[in-house]
Amino acid sequence: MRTSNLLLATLREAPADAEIVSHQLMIRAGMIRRLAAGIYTWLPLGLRVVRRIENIIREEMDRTGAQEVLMSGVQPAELWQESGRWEEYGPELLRLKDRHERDFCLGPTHEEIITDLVRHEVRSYKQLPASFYQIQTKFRDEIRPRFGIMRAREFIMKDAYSFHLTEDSLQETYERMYAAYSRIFDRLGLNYRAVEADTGAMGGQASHEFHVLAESGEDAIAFSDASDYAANVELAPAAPPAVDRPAPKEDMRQVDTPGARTIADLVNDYGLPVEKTVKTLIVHGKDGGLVALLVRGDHELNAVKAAGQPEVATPLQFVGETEIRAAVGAGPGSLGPVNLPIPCLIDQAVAVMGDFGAGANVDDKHYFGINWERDVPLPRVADLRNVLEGEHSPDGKGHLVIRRGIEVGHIFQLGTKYSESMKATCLDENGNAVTLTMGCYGIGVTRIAAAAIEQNHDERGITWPQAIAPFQLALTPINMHKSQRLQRAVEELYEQFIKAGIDVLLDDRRERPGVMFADTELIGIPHRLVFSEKGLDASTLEYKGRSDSDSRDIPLTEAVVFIKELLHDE
RNA sequence: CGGGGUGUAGCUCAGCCUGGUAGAGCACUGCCUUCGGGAGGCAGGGGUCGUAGGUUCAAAUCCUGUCACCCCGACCA
Repeated sequence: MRTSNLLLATLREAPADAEIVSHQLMIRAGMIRRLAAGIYTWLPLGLRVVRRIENIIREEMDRTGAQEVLMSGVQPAELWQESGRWEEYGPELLRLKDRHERDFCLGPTHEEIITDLVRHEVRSYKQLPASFYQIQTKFRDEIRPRFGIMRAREFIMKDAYSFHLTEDSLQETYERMYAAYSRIFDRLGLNYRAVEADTGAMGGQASHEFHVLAESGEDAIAFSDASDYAANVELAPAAPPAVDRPAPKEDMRQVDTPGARTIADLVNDYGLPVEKTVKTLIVHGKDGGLVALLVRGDHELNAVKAAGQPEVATPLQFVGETEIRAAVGAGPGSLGPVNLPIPCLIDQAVAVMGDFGAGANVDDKHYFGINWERDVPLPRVADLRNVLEGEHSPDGKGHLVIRRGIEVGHIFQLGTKYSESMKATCLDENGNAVTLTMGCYGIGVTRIAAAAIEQNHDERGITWPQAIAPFQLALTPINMHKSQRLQRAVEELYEQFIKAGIDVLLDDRRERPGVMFADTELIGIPHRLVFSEKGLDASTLEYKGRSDSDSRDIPLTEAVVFIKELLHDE
């Protein structure tokens, strides 16, 4: 490819609305342009990266024995009504009508469609197990699209589905997919972790997420420093407290705390140690009433764990101030377990607290020196909080480390959630109809491009891993328009690289060297060769890797072999 | 959806408070010079100031509505 024939839409400045580095660099490098909120056009350079990612995924999926299909982005409502998700899925499902007023949706995922296909086409246990995958555009009407392509409304996903007669068979395929995912992310050159995950709205039993580690990640993941335990913080159980509840030392007393509305106020203005404070959060209950959830002042409520409690409505919904006042008689800054007129659940760590402070359920008043049982009956105890760095790992081995991650893959053992509602059965060896067991396996293709940049960039731009760079090699001739000798040498070598199967970008613009260097570095081409008159005199080229600090001269005649070896090593 | 903010040239922004001929840098076009790290000069093209209404002799500027976008919270690849 020549730059004269490439829409090289690089920008010196990033648009003001691009918040994270991958979004800024994808815009600046001319990979994507925004069309509407969460909807993007892929320019030639960006699409090259997407295609490389897709090809690696395709190769590894094919190796698992999965068969590639292509399902429609537009899906009929009937199938979603059959699975029950037409009602369940909520506003994230973009619904539309055709000219006959028939209901359709833009597919956010394809369980219904693949299950419909399999129930019609797969009749015998002899055809099982079977896996199908596609690489295709999904649409999810996200409440808040964010970070460019990272959380877009329309995005490219690889989704795979497996069908089985038995749990054992599902388990086997699940493990094969797990291994394939690991190979994919290895080949992509990403620093990632597989973690145990919440099954969320998908339903089903086991589930793992694959996270690219990056500070900008929207998820927190916890892993042990001494074992292979790793889980999304949403899921990681907090180890039960190692200590028993201490005997009361203080009397309970009511204290005037005008203006104290936060834990920080109590600590700063009233000298209470933060681990002797309690946060009281009010959420909607399953029975339509309200429920109070108590966690220690320095702890954070875990929404997934909270929503998993039998008393609590799913999804977790916080209650507004007016409703709290109506039920409790005090505002959110003055709530606590003493004289609380609504049901209450407390975290394990709160259950072992003594002489603690909490709101008095009267505005601007708190109780200090509260002790369970003596002053308030002990409510039901549950694990309600997020684990913290340095705590004991739930598997008892080592301590937890917490990192941020970008979720790029998620695999589920679905079980019979869809096959049952959609009556996907198949005859076993004895001629009995058996409901199929399913697994599903997703990878966010376009999100990987953004995640890779989060992990691979410097002050000059993107530093792509070799496997997904839009080009492998940049040829940068200096003042080519001035020298026919230089032109001939450049053209000759360009042809040789193409013959050698190397993906090369020749910068044939009549630009100054600084401009060409800046562009090839911004778009992140891993290797660069500079041609100059001076070099030709010495029969050398100047080589520099994208992350090298210095360049070095290599003999002109060995250039192709030199680059081939470099690419081979990686 | 709730809370906060912003809409002026392709991009980054100034001008708005205190109403009076729409600006800068980058990008783009032409010519000249320059030519190993985002060059310089000259000349140019490009904006119904998001949009609708109101106040006023006069509105980018003040007022009201509306739309879009961004940021913070509950979801997900």
